[in-house]
Amino acid sequence: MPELPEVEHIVRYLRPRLATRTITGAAPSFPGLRGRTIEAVRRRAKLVLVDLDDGSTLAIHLKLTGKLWVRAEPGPKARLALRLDDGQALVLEDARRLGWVRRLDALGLDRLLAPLGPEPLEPGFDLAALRARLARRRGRLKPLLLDPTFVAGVGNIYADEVLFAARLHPRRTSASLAPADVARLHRALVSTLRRALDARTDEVPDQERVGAGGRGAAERISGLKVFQRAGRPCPRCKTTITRSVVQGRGTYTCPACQRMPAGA
DNA sequence: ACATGCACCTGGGAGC
DNA sequence: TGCTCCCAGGTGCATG
Repeated sequence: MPELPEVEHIVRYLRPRLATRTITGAAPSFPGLRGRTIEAVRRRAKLVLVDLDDGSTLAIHLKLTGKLWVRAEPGPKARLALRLDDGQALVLEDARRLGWVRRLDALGLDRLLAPLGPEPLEPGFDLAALRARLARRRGRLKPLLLDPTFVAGVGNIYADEVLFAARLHPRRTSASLAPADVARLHRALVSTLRRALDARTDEVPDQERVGAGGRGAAERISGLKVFQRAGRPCPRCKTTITRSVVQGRGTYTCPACQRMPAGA
């Protein structure tokens, strides 16, 4: 479960279930955790950060298919289970096994987080901040949005949704943007992620709604306008949404709303 | 500096 | 049913 809104939602689900709990064991064994008390659960970019009472932090990256649960029984798919003092367990499942968990001291955590770009939903990420970052980079918009050092938390789904909301073609370059384009991009980034996060108000994270069928993300995340909707009408103008490949990633656009200006 | 392609892994769906 | 192929929400690195 990966992008900013989903990871944030998982963190909100975990926080009351993990805070003040003491870890009583780990399977498979994980050095140094027994007896540690969990002080805080937070998010940076797509990382879940679990702060422990000795100043160390468990950093968890779910990558493409990682899921985190708190429940009584780890179950057969568990990659890692941390036993808690209330009888529950923090369980990591990860079908593709690309995710990871690291225990880091303060310095190691700093080194992990230092390269990351700004949090798009934090107040500091205003129009001027985006303008300044765009001015320092060349490149096409979609790869920029997907670059965790450019902006934190945006992945393949929301990159496409943001660019659609901003009416910008994913291959537009940063240098080709007029001030009004940058303003629309900023508004789209904030509002798209905000709305996605606010839509997740139910107690149960998306990851629990399995069995929805269909292809991955699009079926489980409601409100998507273009992502994985090739062949269907644009919700704005009814033109057929198309799929292309940008940077090796499936990319969905409305060819009418997101035109490539001549010379861009 | 940027684009491209590949690496890490596995599973599910579509089509034959 | 059982193939085979394509696709998948992320990053990091190596190469042009």
